[in-house]
Amino acid sequence: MELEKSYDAKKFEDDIYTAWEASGAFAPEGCPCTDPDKKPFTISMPPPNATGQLHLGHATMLAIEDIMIRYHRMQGHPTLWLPGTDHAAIATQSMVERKLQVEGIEKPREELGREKLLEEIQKFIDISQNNIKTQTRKMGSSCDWTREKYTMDPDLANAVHTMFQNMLEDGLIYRGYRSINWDPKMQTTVADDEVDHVTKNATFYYFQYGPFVIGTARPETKFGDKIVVVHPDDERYKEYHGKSFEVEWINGPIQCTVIPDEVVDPEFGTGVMTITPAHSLVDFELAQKHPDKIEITQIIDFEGKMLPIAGEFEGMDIFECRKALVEKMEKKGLLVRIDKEYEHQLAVNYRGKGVIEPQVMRQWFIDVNKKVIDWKNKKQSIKEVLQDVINSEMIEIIPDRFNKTYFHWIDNLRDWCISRQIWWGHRIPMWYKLTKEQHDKYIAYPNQSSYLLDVIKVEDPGTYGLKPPAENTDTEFYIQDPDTLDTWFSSALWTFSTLGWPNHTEDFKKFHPTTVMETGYDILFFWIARMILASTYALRRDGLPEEKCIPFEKVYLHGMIRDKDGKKMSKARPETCINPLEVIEKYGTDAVRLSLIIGATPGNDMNLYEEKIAGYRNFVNKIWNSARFVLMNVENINAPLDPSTFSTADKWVLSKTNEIIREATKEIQNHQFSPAGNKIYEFLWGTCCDWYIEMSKVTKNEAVLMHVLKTVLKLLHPFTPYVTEVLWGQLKEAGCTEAKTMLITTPWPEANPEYDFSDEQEDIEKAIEVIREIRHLRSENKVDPVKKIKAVLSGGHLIDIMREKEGVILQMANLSELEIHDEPQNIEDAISSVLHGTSIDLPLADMIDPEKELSRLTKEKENLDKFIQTIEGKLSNEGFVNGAPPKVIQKQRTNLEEAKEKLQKITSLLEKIK
RNA sequence: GGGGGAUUAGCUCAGCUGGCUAGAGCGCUACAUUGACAUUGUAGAGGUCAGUGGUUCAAGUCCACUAUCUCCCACCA
Repeated sequence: MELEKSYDAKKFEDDIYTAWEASGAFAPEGCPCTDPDKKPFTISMPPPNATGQLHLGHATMLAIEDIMIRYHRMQGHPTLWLPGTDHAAIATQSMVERKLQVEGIEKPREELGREKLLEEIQKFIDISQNNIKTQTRKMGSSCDWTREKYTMDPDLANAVHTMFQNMLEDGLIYRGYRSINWDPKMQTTVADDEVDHVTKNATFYYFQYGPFVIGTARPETKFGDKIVVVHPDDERYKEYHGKSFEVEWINGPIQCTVIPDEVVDPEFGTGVMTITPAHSLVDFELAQKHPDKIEITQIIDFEGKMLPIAGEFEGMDIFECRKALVEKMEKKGLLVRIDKEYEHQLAVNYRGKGVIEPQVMRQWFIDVNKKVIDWKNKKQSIKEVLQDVINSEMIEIIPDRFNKTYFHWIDNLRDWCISRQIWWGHRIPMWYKLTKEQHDKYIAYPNQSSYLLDVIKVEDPGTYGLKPPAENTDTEFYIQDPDTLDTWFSSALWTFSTLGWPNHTEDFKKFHPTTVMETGYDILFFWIARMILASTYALRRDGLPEEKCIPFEKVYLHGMIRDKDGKKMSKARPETCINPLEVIEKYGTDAVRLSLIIGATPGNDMNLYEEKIAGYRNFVNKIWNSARFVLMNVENINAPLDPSTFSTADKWVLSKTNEIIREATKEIQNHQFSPAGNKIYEFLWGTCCDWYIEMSKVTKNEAVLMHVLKTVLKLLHPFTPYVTEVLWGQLKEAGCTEAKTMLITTPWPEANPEYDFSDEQEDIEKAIEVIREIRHLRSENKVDPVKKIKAVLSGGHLIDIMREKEGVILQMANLSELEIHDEPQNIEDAISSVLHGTSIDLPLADMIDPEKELSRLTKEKENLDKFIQTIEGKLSNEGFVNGAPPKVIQKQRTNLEEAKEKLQKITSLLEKIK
């Protein structure tokens, strides 16, 4: 039975995946090599968007997590990797709205209404959700699909409602005001990260305001400005602090008050500002700081029109109003000057480019400062608990520099606004009582959003419930809050809601806290911190001990994948954009996985380009062919390892195999996947293929070949699951008893100390150097590579091993004859070199170019002289001899000895030539 | 403005807690070809480890400053 000459990934991958899944190996209870007494290893898969396309970020996440999962599964831990998808509220709704717009429905919300739009979204999700799941499988992800979850599943919705109710009862959730980004054009709120800042030239106006001159780019918001703010240390205005007096303003005199605050930059403009908290985030925050002094008055309505406070300007849009107002101020003599060269950042909605009008609206919040969590014997706030879990090392972040970022974020953490003015998502389970009049007005608006509650002046604080608290009557109507919860609210519960919470199910008890949370560093704040928040609060409330309340023990953050030039891959430049599915098709999943793992450092970005993937495809093929060689050359596939048959080379490779098992295990354990992969790569390609297999062509030990092959397949399996599983199947077909069970559930290899042969290891390594040196001398002297020549080795302690490996040396250095002498020989007309005390002479009388030999040897002598000088310098340095560890000193001594010996021989060679 | 990260061979990057005549892959040069593999093999060229100073017996590795490039957060009435 013979394998194809090269590995064709496409032929095998889908079948292998199906076989894995069907075998039940993905589930913790379905894996035969599991040891139930070992600590479970759990990863909650960060749920991709249900409407998403697999991109390189997902691919990286899946590759890293699958390595950890497969490794621990093979280690015998009960292993659970729980997959799922996220409803991604804003992204999904806007995606569907855009799609509908393309289909001719210009204002989907207004034209379709809530119910119909949600239906459309659901239809879309139904079709697209399978997409991402199929693609996740393509990456070879060994996750437990029987436990798959979706953030909109009924049981997860139940978790969301339970959480909301608990927090409401504990007074953590409250309804309050907040300055949000409002797009009057699209009638929607815009999240901070969906706001684009466009640099624009604007006109900057200076007005006389009592004794001050104030500057503004937005005069139309200034009608209600009664508060003047100056910097507390600004000498120019110190006399006015706290004063209140009347000034002439746009529509007549108003009463103004001066308050000092550090937010004012004395260098900017005139160092004086008046504030408009209703239409500026900064001003709003200032108002929050001085709630007794500053009132919030809306000037512009939700459609961008002036409200009655503007007097004669009422009903104008902002640009009309600005023009008219400036004219009026000029007439009144209050316009001081105009600066047309003012450059500022204009906030626009990145969808639709509508200019953002900050508005103050009622929203639902989570209080992060209220001390309600019973944590480590005292009541602590969310903020304090978030700090404690990292400070007390209950959760470890890898790499740890992100601790700093995390703390910085918490220090500036404000109450979390959890309501969103969109329809797709978990609807806020609060009900308000409306009068008939209010209700009539409310239902007249097609685009239902919470701002309407303010428009129709609903004062009812709302009551919690999944159903209306009472039946509607002729005069009383109940409506549910039209908004939905922030997607991160449900995602925050992901690690425990997917395990059955609020019920403490068997799975929950067994697999929570999860072991590792692996994700990109870009969502550290959005998600990681919020999971910690939700988990610690909810589970502590359930009465679990603190250490059981964290969502995960470790956070592993990977970097972003960038293109060859280190730029973000963007759809704008498709040539740099790598679609994981396309490259999987082209190079195979294993190659793609390796290219995402090797060369990546935790938390650091990595550049990816197709040549790199092609390189790993070559490696995968090398794996294939090394196995092919073994299968073609082994007759008794189950031959047991028999120490009495071990040659020095066998001992060397067994020793090296132990070494790679130890190193790979250590690196994976330390989450160093790149070095782990690299070392196995080097072991397979270098040690196994370049040397041991080559040596096996002279004399072979079948049992050792099989041992090495099986071990390396196991070590590679977490990295390249497909090709290794295919080959394992070939071993099985060839009758290998160990390969009876699939590789995915085969125990991880362990180093066997009986096969540690450090002396032999060193000997063979030196023999390798000798072969290299002969090859080097040949090629330096332009000896025809095909020509077999004679070599003489003499002197030194390597002689015995040389004799043993004579056949190998003859073959690998392409020699016709090898003479080996215990004592140094005097060979005339030869190209010569010295290695570890052994002289290497190639008698090539007719081919020698004495001048070239001379310059080569002279150069080598110079190098040696310099080297010896450095070491002698070190060794004669008292500080070094006293301070350095003995091992280091010993190494220098040996180096010196060898170098001196070599120098001596080279010198005599040189003299001979002269 | 605040905080990260990066700066090592032509390119992409390793080099963990200081002990290195500084490594890998790709690319380049020369050579080899039906025997596991051209998705290959062999040999080679190529680096004052961004700069300056400091700590140390010893610095690519630690510290300080400088320069350039990047990312995140906060953004100015």
